[in-house]
Amino acid sequence: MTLIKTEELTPTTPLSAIDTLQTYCCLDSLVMLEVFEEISSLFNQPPQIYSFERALQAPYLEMMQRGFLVDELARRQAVDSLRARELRLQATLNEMAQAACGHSLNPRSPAQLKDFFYSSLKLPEVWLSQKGERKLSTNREALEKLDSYLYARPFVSAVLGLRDLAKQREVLETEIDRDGRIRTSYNIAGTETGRPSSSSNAFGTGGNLQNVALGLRYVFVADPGWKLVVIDLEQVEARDVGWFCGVLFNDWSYLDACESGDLHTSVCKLVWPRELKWTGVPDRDKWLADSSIFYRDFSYRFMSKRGAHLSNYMGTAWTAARVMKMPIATLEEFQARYILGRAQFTDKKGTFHPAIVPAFPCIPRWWQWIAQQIQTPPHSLTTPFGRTRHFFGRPGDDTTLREAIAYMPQSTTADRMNLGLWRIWKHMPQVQLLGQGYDSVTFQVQDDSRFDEVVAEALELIKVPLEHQGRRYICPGEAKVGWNWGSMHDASKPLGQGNKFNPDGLVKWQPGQDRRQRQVGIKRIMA
DNA sequence: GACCCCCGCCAC
DNA sequence: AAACGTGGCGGGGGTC
Repeated sequence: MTLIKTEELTPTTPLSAIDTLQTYCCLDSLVMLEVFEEISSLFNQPPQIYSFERALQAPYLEMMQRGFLVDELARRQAVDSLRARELRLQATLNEMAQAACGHSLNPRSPAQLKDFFYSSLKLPEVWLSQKGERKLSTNREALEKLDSYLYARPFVSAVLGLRDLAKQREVLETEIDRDGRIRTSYNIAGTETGRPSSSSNAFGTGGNLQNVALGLRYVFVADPGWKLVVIDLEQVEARDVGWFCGVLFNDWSYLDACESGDLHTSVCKLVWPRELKWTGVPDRDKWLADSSIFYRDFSYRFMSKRGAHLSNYMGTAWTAARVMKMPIATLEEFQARYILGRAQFTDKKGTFHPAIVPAFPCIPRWWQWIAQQIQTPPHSLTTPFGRTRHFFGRPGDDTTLREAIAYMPQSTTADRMNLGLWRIWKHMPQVQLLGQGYDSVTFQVQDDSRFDEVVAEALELIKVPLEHQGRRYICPGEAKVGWNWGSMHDASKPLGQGNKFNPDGLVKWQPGQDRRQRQVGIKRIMA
């Protein structure tokens, strides 16, 4: 963002490369200084949120410098296995494609795929609307539609499989530094909401550590003598929505539901008070919600979990139905019971449908409040942490409203987690921070007799109490511990054989309960 | 060959 | 009519 071009300043002799870079650096810095001084003059002191972001530079720089140790052998084995599977599957696909259209097929080229499926195989085109535009697509959703044509099925399955394998391999092939550590670059002030973002670093190594697939995380490990801790905030965005409804309308029903044991079971009870035989025994009711079928093989609890999240953010029944692969009518029924309600009516067949009273009408009411905020000056929202965002989109547009609705809980979560992260950095020098995952933080602690004590202290530090008219709200954290970053039990997509169980992986922390020893020798990791 | 956009896909 | 938000990355395929 230089206002003056270097050429204009160039003296009679041209600048050397390094001088050019330094000149650019100076100019850019000075422009920023000018902007800073201008903005500073508007305030007596900088907004608190600005000072907070500056304070975050220390812990984030520390994480960026430290890096996260990678189990090089595990990584290479996974890459080799993936590559071998890719080669075999690609050979099969090529053979089939040769027979069908006379040439091989690149599963990562949408152009080739369109030509293949819609011209060579002459299948009906699948148009999907994405971001307001209808597009001829070859993404997973489109290919799954083509899967109903028998002769397309082997191609669909090979293409999806190859894309999946390639994606996993790419992540594992991300360049790490010579000391065997991956260093991501965090951008503290890079997003609209206050979330940090992560990307490859200034030296071109590392990558986004915040979107590593769960099944690949086991390659990231604790240093020798250390053990990993991941603390995440339990259902934080749902709780925040409940908090907003309480503060704005004195309606605490949703926060109460979040705080009364298992959120999704509580929601089930309120949405279907009579349909299931509730016992009042928490474990029994959770089991009931989980094992009773609402639609096909989807339980009532699953509906509460997936459907509720989408619905909270003003997702339509249409979208929820598409994502969850269910009929629209099923989601309409859910949303009516959950938040929207419905007047009585008689359908075409003459069947009478009684009125539905929604369980949480405060949520659409909260949307209304948001709409009003962004439609009237100053067209902004401010979170409980004092982060203000102006909405420059057309105030009446649904997209603007949806951004605004998502902003409140997302931003609140970001600041809550960052405050916890900062406190851990400030007050616990015995902790080494390794990563931030929006609603979670990962760090390592010496693997000795004081381990549990340290975890307990960190769990306390991430608690940020909010208060309103006598109501106190804290989002609790949950800790998982282990020596590698994968999950111990659910390694989900196992990479070939031998990875179905991950003994060094993360398990729920219970003080004094984890009697495991580290299985993978650290010599192997460092080799 | 550098650059850019599109596409598909991973996370929360 | 359009249809939940916030991000980053790599490959394909085009342009300059």
